[in-house]
Amino acid sequence: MRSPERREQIVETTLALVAKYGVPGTTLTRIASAVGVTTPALYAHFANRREILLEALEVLIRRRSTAHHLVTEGAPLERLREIGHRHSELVASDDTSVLALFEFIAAGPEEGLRETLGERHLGLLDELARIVEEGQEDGTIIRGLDPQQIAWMMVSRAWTEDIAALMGISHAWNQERSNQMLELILDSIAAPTREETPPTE
Amino acid sequence: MRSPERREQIVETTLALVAKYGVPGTTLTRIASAVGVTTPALYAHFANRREILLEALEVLIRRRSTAHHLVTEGAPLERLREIGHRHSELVASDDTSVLALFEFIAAGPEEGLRETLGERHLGLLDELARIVEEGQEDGTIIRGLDPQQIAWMMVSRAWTEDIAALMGISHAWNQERSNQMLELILDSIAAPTREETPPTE
Amino acid sequence: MRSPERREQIVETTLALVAKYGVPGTTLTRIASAVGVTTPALYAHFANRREILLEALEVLIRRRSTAHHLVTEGAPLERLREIGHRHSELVASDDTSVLALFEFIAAGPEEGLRETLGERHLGLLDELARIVEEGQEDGTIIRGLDPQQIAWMMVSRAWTEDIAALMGISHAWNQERSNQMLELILDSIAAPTREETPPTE
Amino acid sequence: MRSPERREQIVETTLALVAKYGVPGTTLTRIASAVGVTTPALYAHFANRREILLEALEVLIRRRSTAHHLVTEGAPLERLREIGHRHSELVASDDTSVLALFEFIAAGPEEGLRETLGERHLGLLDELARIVEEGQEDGTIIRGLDPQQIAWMMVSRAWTEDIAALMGISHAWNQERSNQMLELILDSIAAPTREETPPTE
DNA sequence: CATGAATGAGGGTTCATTCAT
DNA sequence: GATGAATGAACCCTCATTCAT
Repeated sequence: MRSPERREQIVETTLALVAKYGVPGTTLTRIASAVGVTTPALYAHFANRREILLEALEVLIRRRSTAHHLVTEGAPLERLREIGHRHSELVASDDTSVLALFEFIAAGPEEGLRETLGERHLGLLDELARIVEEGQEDGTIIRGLDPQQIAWMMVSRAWTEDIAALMGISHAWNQERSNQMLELILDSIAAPTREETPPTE
Repeated sequence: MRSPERREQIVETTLALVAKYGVPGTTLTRIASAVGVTTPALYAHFANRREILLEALEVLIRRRSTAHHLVTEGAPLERLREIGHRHSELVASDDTSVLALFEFIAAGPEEGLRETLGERHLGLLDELARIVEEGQEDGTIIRGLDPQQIAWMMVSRAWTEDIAALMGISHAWNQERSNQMLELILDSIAAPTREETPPTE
Repeated sequence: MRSPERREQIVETTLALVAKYGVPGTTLTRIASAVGVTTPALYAHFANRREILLEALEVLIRRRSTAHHLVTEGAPLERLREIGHRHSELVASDDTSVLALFEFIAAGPEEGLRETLGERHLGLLDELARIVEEGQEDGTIIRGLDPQQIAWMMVSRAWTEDIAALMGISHAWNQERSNQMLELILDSIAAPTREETPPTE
Repeated sequence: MRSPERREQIVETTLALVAKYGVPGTTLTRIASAVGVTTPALYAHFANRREILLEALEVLIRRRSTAHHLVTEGAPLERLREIGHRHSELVASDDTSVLALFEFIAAGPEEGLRETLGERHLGLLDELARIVEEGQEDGTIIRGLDPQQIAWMMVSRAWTEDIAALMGISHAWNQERSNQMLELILDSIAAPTREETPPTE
């Protein structure tokens, strides 16, 4: 197998294993045997275990970022809502890869992945903040609000969803609750429209 | 050293190590050497590593629960605000033990601690929900709202604070931002008072 | 509890454990917890683990020796037969203590019990040989035979029974087969009687 | 070193150690250091300690079975005698591997090797019984006897020889005694020939 | 007579990694 | 690009034993 394909295969396999066993449980032995090669073979494509995990993390971040950019239709407020909904659906579905992103925190400080994860998350926040700014520019979102603040609250909701799933208490923090939180956030930033607040003559 | 003290010492040491190295990095060797005994000595007080971690987790939960109950003054709304503030201060301080609670998710699914953590968290949620209910009973919090929903959002904010600290991006999600989110939540549930909504002439 | 009773209790417990787990599996922890005391308490009655096992072995040998002496009725040949039968019945029964004697070989050379076991077994052989000699003196057993040889064959049969039981193949070497071997041995040593070999006149 | 050779070397070393230290005393550390590798290296060739021991046991059984099949000359009765003699010589020699087979009972019930040993022993018994049957077919062994019974008695004699050696009392159960037992068994099954039993006029 | 606390030695096993092939 | 063989470090855990109390 060609190098690029093999690399991708290794990363994909790693993601699946991370979602299933967590980062500490994603050993080279497991990766290798799932890929169908021997352990040392992995070293032909990556310098060490950490590099594999980092690349997997990168892919995950890129994927979530793409998810943000894929939502292009509608007003900024609508797009934020859509992004929120899609996340909820992913978590609810069997696609564990969403949770995998969160598992990387689970690596523990020793793996040295948290810092990278932090940086990347800031990037994701920026993307959300950018949408908020668009809304402020076209007047659909209240000006004067801090876009970063909004972005953080969106992320906060998403994380809660993830964590609840990881802890196995999704029954208590279900999609409906998550939705309500989303609406609270969006309501608090939506600029008043003519229809909603008729001029008090 | 007598057993009860030793047990406590082991647990306390474990908590410190979990905060520093994460759960996977909290090995028996590290615990023992930090306590100042040999590894097998730990087995005189706990059946195995898992039991030590579980007890540490229990202590952590109990501690946070106590933090809830310690806030007894003021109206329910005020107490929720106070609980929120205290959490922020803890995270901001060097007392890493708050984060330790979160590290237990980091153990990975294989350690079998997540389920326990989930159950205990539901308990913490109930405590917060109870305060909300009190507010609803005395009319300071809007009736008709789901107390669990409010509790979850409070927890959501706290988790975000934790995660940001774990990822080393507390500079971006600082105490001020956290506060703003808290106020958003509390504002949304506060029952309108005479002063706030002057009678429309 | 008084020392002598405690000693006996420890030894009895040890025998039961040896029968169940084998000598290597009979740890001090197991003995102590079965007796209902702590491990160091055993050292108040025995110098070390080896001493406990040795005493247990001694008891076992004494018990088998007693079994030989209990059979006092009938001609020597009959007594040998009876001894053989009783052994078969013991093995067939659930009284695992017979097998325990054999487990001591299982201790491995490192436990240093085999030599003791060997010596004691020579004693048991002598007892059987003595019965043979009696028979030779009163003319019911062929003179000129080596009593030790007969004793060994008796023991050989008994051991085979034990080993088959230990290996879990008693279904193949059952009581009937064991009996047939016993009869072969006894037949070969029985002195011809008048009735059996009538004069060919 | 290549895997097949290494495997064989490990097994051979294990056999020597089992003969010397017994099964419980045959630790991975000992095996590894005797082989000249580190402990984890053994795991490249066997799944775990038990697999090593099982393979060693298998080799031992195969070897004894081969010993049976190597004796092909002479009448069945003669072959049984020869097999018996060879066993005696092996035990008398310094080739401790014969005893190793017996050490596997010594593993104690916990190692889970006894059952395997039992099964394999039944196979060995069948081989001996087969020879007896041949003798019955060509008329040199009394018909009507149960071949399995004879096989068991042959094995019984061999085991006794082994055990005596293990216990260090070979001086009491020496080759001569063992021989006498063998002759007793063979005599009891030999079919009468013309020469031996002259026709009664 | 017994305990509670601790130890040193060693058990089997897994891990990430290296290197010659 | 991949393998097979091996390593060193570390893992959790159990053992028999000691000693102050």
